[in-house]
Amino acid sequence: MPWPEGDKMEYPFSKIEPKWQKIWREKQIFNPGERTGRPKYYVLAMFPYPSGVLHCGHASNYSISDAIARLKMMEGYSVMQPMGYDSFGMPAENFAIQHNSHPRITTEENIAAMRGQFDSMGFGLDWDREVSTCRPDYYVWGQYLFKKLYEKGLVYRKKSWQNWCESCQTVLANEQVENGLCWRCHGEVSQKELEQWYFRITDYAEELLDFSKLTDWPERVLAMQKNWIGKSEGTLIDFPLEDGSEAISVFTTRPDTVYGVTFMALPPEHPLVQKWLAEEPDNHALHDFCRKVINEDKILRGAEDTTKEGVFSGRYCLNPLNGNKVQIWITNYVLMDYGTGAVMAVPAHDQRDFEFARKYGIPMLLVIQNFEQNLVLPEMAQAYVEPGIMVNSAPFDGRESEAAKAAISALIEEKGCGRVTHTYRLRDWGISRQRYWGNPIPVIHCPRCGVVLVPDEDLPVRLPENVQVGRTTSNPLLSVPEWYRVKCPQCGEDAKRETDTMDTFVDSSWYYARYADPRNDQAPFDPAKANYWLPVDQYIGGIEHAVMHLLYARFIGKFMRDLGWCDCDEPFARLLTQGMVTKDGAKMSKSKGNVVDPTYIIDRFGADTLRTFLLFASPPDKDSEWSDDGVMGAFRFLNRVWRLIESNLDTLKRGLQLSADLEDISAPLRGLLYSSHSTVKKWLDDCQHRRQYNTAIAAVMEHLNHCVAVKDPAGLSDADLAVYAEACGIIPQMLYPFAPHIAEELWQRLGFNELLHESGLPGYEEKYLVRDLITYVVQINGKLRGKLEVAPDIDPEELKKQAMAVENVKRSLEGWSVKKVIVVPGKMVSIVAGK
RNA sequence: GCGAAAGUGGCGGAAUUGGCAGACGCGCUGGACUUAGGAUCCAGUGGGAUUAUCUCGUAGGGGUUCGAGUCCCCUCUUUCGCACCA
Repeated sequence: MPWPEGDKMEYPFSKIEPKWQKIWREKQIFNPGERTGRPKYYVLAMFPYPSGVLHCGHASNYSISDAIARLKMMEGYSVMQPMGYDSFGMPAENFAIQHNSHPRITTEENIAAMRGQFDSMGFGLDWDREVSTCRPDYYVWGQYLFKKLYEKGLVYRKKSWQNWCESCQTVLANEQVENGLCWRCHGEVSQKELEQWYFRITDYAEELLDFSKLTDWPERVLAMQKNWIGKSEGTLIDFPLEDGSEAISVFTTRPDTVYGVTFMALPPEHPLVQKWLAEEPDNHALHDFCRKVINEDKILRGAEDTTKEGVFSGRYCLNPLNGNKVQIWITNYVLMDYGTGAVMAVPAHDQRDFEFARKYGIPMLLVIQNFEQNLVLPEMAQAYVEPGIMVNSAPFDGRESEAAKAAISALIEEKGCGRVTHTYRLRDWGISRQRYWGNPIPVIHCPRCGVVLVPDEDLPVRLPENVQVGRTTSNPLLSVPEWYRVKCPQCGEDAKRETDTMDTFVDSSWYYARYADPRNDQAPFDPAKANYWLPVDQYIGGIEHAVMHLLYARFIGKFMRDLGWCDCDEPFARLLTQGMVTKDGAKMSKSKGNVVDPTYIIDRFGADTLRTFLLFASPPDKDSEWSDDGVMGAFRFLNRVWRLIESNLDTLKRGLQLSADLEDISAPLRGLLYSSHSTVKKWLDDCQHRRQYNTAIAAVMEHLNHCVAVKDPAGLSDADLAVYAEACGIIPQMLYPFAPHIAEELWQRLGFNELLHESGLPGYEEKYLVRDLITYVVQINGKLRGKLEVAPDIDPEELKKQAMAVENVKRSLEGWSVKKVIVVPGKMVSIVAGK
């Protein structure tokens, strides 16, 4: 046990923390309505998966959001800070399997346990708005949203190649395949063509690239999203097959190299290749190669060091600009799901094509000569990818390649064999999951009518309860025929329910809006309420969600706007990506055995200590290192605050009734007056503008040190006591966002009747920031040589004179001649001297 | 490989607009009080030296400037993201 048992000298955190949590709850200070006559402020930290245990990451994350929420309350805002649970998903299913229970039961137990832990941290959460994604009153609207997306043409089914684990009978995401084996059962992973449901997020790609309203998002996140969407400008070109039956469409960013195309590269998955395979059952070379490549782990195949391989298809297509015959190769280095899934290969000017052509002896053609005019194909060790002068390109010879791009594209458009376009790296969002613990896709498959949406009056499609999780290797829903056997809502014939459930990212892509109206059973939310609360003014969460969740939520947000459900273009006006809490330099994890249990810290030192430590350890967006000694430091600090006020209560209460004229204040207390006002100024700047709570807390600590330095407060004059009482009184106010319980208790003991969030922000007056004397530093040639104290309004010439007269300066200047003297007002005198 | 961010005492971190580097906290050293310390209080705490002062010092090297942790160039290291994207 790292800490000894309690001590009589400690402040009674275990009494005051529950006391204030109860008072806040009873007074409903965290339950704002929509019409309060005050401006709204919506603070949201990403909702957690309900593991049942609060960990340091949660404690840190929600300490930040609560600090912001309470600050905004002090500022007079009507603040909403809701909480809920991202409770669907595989972890919940696995947790239930481990505990030999049902995910609904374990999830509800975990939620109850976590709620108690959140409350013991003293977070100002509006529990009236609690949502949990696995409850039917929430997921019904996810199904409704699915239907709306479907009706607007933004949902489709597509067959595509997926990582498939035979023994688990499920699709695996790319990151769930390790060295070609299933991460869970270590069985072989093959590629299987499966029908899956997709959301057409790419329809919104262009708008998602518009970051103009995200001015308060970290640059890093915007860069990652931009990178992820990956817009690329280029030209679409059709290469007709030799027999004229159809054409291969390619996307290229280098139309200037089109005369240099010597072969066409297709992946085995390409529809044309699949057609040829069917037509030529005896072409073993082709069949073997395609089977081999398709079954390769996608990640392995995509790795840069994978050798390029291919087979010649025996077929040709024609270059639409010069009619050249172009070999068609089936290769392993072209991606089916980027661009058109086909590449016009220009070996002289693309490194990948270059390597492939050299390996298989495919001809090359130089069409861009460098400006030195010294490129000779047989001598080239790599492709020439830079701009240059066009050659071997009929009408464009002699032109600069960059400039010719547009002209070539225009010619292609004129000939009707292509067009200028763009493509995205972003893929449509595959939302199908073959798992039980997720939101059922509200669809019925009818042999006659095809895909039929479940009618609104039959929503929600409820998850069946009588499912033995973990008993079957495949989707447990497939083992519940009484659930999936249904009549078609259209024709009444026997039909089958969709057994795929939705990706849990669907659930979390709109929850922020549900919080605005969480008990609505007629609609996802009332547009008026959504428009009142949205956008989220401050969103807080981990950087790991930079692309996935934050992109999905932006997409669904825009879709809900287009439906007229709300007016808001961007759901999250301001984003803070908080850092991780590490221990011994690594992320806390059970396997590393470096997990710290926050509930132990709360029991032993109180939530205020934990919160203060977490916020003081580092700026909110940086990782912070856990330190047992650091926790002790925070605890000591709060104890010092407690003692300062508690041991002088009567004196301070008397002092708070007094006021002081400046001229009656003694010199040491004038210093304290300055500390009060300059600290409040810095605290406000750190809290409101810089959002750097570690330095705000440091400023309070520094000010506390000044207060503690005043001995025998009871013996002070009335004027001095007034200053002293003010100096002590602002400490609870400045502590409130970070350590609200102790702040509230001391505030009450000082005789204030209102709660701290009603007290308003502490203020400062500029007139008390004016000092009688200010310190000037004297430098000679950039080196510190002396200091002097002078009146702030000193004449610069007089200042220079006095600076030269400083003993040490005078000595240092002996034998030197002064060349120049620079005065930086309020700061320093810089003397330039030479021999 | 490409892109981004970062590198400051024994440690976490400050230094906001180019102006006293190391605020604040931890740890450590010495002292006071004490039956005791894991409490509290006082003093000290970047390195070096010839210590009332001088000197070196913000990953390393160069530059701009009266003055650089901060701006510019090069190098190294770390972290993160992307990675055959046609």
